[in-house]
Amino acid sequence: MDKMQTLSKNQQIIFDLIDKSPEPMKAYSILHNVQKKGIKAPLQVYRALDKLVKIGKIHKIESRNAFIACHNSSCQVSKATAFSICEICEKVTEISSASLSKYLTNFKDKDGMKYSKYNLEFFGLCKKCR
Amino acid sequence: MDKMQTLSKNQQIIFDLIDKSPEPMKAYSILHNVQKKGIKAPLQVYRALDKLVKIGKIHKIESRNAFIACHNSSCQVSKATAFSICEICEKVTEISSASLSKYLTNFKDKDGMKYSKYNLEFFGLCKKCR
DNA sequence: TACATAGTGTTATATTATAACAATTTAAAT
DNA sequence: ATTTAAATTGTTATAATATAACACTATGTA
Repeated sequence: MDKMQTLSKNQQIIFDLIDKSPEPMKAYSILHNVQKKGIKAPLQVYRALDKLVKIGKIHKIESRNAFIACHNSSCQVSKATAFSICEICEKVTEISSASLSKYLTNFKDKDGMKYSKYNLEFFGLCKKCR
Repeated sequence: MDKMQTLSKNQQIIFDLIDKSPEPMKAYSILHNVQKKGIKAPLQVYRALDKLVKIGKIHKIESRNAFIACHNSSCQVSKATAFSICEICEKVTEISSASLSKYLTNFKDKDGMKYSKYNLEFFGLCKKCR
């Protein structure tokens, strides 16, 4: 069930970069960092990002247009994500709370609509910035 | 406490447009629609949008780069927002669930961090599209 | 009145993201 | 092994989203 996904060359280069980064990376910053490895065009970056997001290896922080590696072994696929974002230093942390994900996965709105995916972004001040 | 905010001319024009729209509006679509009213430049739109978001009259749907009017009388300020988004027709609805907002407002992560704001986007299929 | 704050108008530019096309690689199925 | 489909790549051009910088005007309030 833990179907290991083999990454293509560009995907691997870009994943490695994001994975090593202590903070979310933006697409054009990624581009600058991989130009020495032969990835020259924005589209090459965006295509790899799309795929990596699709298979859950990275997540997009929508409010920041930036990408971080998934460190939550339980999300093979990126369908239930939660992050905390510090409004001063911009540090982003993926939240893995079983109770939170359970609550949101089971959430039904008043029409009884259930959702297949969600993305939650919390904002506040991190320990260091408080 | 319900301090009525007076909108400036541009803010009012742009709010009225978004408020009448049945769907979230994008910045440049707003721009096209208000050019006849004398708003000619993107920056004029973005400045009004920023302010309207800040005072909670509209919300930004981050995953769509689009804006909708707030129809939730309890959010004077845009600090706790939740939306459902149909992945087919792109219909967006603001969720106002007391239990959801209570749960999220009180949520503490494992470091005990509390958050001052959050934004939640649910994805799925709406009634019509199912 | 004077002062600070918020808003406006404008030009230019930065940032983020996709379209369209041709070629190549990979995986799988015969 | 050969064919075929799907995924990936490389490339140029361009679309879509958003902000910087500057000068000026309106508004609220002390």
